[in-house]
Amino acid sequence: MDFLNKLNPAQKRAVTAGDGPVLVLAGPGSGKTRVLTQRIAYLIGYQGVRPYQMLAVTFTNKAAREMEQRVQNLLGEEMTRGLFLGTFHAICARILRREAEKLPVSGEFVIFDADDQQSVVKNAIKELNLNDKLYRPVAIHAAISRAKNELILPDEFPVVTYRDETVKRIYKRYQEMLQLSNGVDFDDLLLLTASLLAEHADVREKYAQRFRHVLVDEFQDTNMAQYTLLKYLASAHRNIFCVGDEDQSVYRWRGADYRNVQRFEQDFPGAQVVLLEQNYRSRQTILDAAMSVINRATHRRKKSLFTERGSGEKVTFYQAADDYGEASFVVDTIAQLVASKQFEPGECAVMYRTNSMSRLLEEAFLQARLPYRLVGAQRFYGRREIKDVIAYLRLVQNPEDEISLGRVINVPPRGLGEKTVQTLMLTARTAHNSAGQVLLDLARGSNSPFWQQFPARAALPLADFGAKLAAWRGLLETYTVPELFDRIVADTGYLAHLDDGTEEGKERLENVEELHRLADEYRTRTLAEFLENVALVSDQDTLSEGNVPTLLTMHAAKGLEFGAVFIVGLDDGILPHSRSFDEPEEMEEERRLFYVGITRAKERLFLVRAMRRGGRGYAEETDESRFLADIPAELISGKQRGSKRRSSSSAYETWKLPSPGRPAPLLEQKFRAGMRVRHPLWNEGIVLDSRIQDGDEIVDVAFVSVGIKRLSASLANLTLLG
DNA sequence: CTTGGAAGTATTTTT
DNA sequence: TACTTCCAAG
Repeated sequence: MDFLNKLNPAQKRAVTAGDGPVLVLAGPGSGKTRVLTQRIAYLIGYQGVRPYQMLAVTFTNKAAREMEQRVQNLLGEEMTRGLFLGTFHAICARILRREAEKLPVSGEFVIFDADDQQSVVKNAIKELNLNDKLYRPVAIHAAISRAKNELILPDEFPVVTYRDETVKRIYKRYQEMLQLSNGVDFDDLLLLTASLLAEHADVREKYAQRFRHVLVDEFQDTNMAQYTLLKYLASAHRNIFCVGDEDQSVYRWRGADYRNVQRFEQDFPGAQVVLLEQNYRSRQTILDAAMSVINRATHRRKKSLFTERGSGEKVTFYQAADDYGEASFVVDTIAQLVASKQFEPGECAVMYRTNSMSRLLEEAFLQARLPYRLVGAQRFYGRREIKDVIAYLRLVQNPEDEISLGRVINVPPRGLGEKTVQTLMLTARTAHNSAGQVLLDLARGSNSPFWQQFPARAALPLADFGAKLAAWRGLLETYTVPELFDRIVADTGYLAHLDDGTEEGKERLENVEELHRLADEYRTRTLAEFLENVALVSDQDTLSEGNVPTLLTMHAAKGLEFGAVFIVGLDDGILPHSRSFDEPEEMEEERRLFYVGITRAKERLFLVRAMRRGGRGYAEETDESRFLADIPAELISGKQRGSKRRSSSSAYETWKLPSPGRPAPLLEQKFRAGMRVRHPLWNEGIVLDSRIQDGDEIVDVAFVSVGIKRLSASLANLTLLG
């Protein structure tokens, strides 16, 4: 175990810190994961701490997996068995299932994701006879979620206006409905665990005693609930080791509060603070650009990042005529970087502010016939067909789940419309029972006391569906997850329902197949385990490897690094997003997000924007992101900056030239077919074709050394021969 | 009850 | 533009 030798002094101080609270402020690329994993290894290997006496929390499953892997690499699987390592949500779910008898729900509770939460809010609004135009489900959900993250229960919901009063009522009803469905939402996982530890001294003591060491990753992203939780868990031993970076706090909208970093030193007096400032990732130029952006932020402890990796190349700024040009610039440049062997495809990443921006990029990649990997976006688990099948499985596991019931009761259509569902719910309420139980009882046909409540036309399919559900539940003990999966799909004719002959239908079928493969992995485990995994694992985590460029949001990019990074959409209103304009705190967060994006780059950074961008149907003129002005000109190369093409394009022209048509040439063509040229890397070649495209000249050249290449004149540095 | 088309509306980031 | 919701006809 000689791993300690490879650390720099600051890292070593953090890893080998004695007992007591420790706060590690880790700049980007400073080896934060390394410190965290080696700390675990150090405690086990040198301090004799048992793995099961340690709790390590992360925010994403990916981070958790990576950490687990790296600890195992250091110590071997044997030595790490029993380590409590996972995301906040997963760990809370584990604790809650174990302590279920102290909760308002049973140990079989299902976990409601954001979509489910939305449905519950909708139903609650409907049940309370409120106008959903006035009380938008999204907004109400956000308010409830915010309250929960701040540990505010319905009864304590602060009321100032009449609207607050109504939101409070919805929140209350929402919570009742969750309980009725034996469900727990994402926020409840944290909230319920925190209140469990607050209210039951014995439980708190049990866990606080058990975890002699608590380690936290991405500490700046904790919200009130998570922070409180940590305080409870560390209350006995006070051995809490937090790693974070205020400058990379980008989850404010989810309740994260970077001020927890500052609070930590107050709440844990005498905490050791270690600053990690040496960067092992980026070239100095990139770091300088990053610092010029982040140094404008207020409320932060100033750090000076440095690297020993040399200055590297300047940052490239490119201003495309429109968003199509932006996308093709990215694709062309990546093709060139790869062709010139500067980077592997997999070392390149394209980052954007919003998922919707991936579309044009995808099209450009597709058109160029280049493979790519898209992270996030249309979430696998968010797809209709996936949610349907999972709803069936959830219903089998927990018939009380009214959200899932409502989802699949008429999918595929079996003649059970809105009216029938209403009656079913009402019948259930009057009988002080859940809709699921009523449905199961209806399987007895006319023997059921509920039978007369429904007209024959509805009662029959209800009884049929109830019988099916009862049958599936009967199989729960003997069938494996994939077997049950098959049975449900067969009994409902779900596949035939999806297969409508269209391309889309085929895709949906494939998705169901994919889900089946996942279910297959749970052959030896329970349905409950499968469902929990499905609820808590997002597809941000499903990494399909392959040496291809990655497309992802800057949020999703946090914690990752790439040789060459393209940040697109550097327009005002997109990178600071227009929704943040009037909130200084949110503007700061936009700035931090940009900082996160920049600091992902190891070697090359490309900042890209479009002067016109397709808004609603027609293109709109854009302004340069205000953050760009913060980067000193001497760090930037490529295009002239700040020169917005004010003149020409009148509204009329913009209208006449919808984006797909290539924009008018801005420069003169320098190369023609037949010319002989020299390239710094590939030497001599002959121009085959050249054209102006998106404010640059695109040249196809046949080189003696490497064959035909497509180049952009502004980047390739071609010289004319003869 | 279902289906299809029209009209209206909303656009961040995710465990 | 893309998605949802509303409405009328089958």
